[in-house]
Amino acid sequence: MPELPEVETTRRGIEPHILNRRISRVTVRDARLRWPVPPELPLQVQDQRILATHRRSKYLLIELERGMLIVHLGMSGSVRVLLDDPTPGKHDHIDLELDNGVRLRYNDPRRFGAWLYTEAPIDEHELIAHLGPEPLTDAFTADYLFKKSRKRTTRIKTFIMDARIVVGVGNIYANEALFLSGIYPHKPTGRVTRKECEQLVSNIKQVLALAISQGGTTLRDFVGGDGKPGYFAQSLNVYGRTGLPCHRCETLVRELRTSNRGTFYCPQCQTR
DNA sequence: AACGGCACCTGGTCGC
DNA sequence: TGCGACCAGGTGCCGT
Repeated sequence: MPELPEVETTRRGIEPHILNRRISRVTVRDARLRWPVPPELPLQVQDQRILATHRRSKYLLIELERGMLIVHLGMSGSVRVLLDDPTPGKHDHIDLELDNGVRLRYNDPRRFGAWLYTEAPIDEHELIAHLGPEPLTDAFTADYLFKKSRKRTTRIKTFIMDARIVVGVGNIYANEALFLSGIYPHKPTGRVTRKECEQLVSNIKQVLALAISQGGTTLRDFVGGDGKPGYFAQSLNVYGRTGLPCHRCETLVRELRTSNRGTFYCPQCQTR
């Protein structure tokens, strides 16, 4: 569910409720996430004040006085702000209780997410250190993408979803950015022109920014920190629209497989 | 090194 | 209604 816009939506949703609060207790009901939640994590973060929230790639970072909580939502995770304490559901694996009575509740049916804590500089953390630039910053330019793409043979869709190249472009937004750019998703990366890189970079930025402004994409069950769904789904041009008419030319949207993931494109609009 | 494919896990949907 | 097959927003790791 969560790509960059969904993580950013979550961060913005929870921040006002948790900033400058002290963590009074952490409850881990099920530690079996992608990596086991470290058994020492609850006591390490307990009594620490929350100084800020950040997002790097699809990681939600909660800055504490002495270290950083690293939260990843995986494919099916969500974090919600609760003002009371309803009975935890089946997949409510972690609660962060704050000194103002607010509670952050982490739900993740598939358990592909992660909760980790580090006191080392965050940029040196193994999960963060090798990441490419943020797509919404000036570090991500057409020039950068063009240079990186030379002599690469992989498909362009795979390339822009590679977090070492640029972070935060997941399956939905990769499909959408390629549509907007008129590029065939299986085009070999090395044959993408400079002009096409300009289009691609511009459209990746646009589609992510628009999705953030709409509160992310809710396909099944995504909700932001405030429990509200995202509205970007209605802006989707190709993702999940196999057999439906292209919004631009009416040609029926087709589906490919790209290493076992759905790839959606318009055969008329994406011929480059 | 770069590439493609698979696995991790649960739940929803679809066809029979 | 029940059952099995298949699919899903991410990403680390494996073999080639």
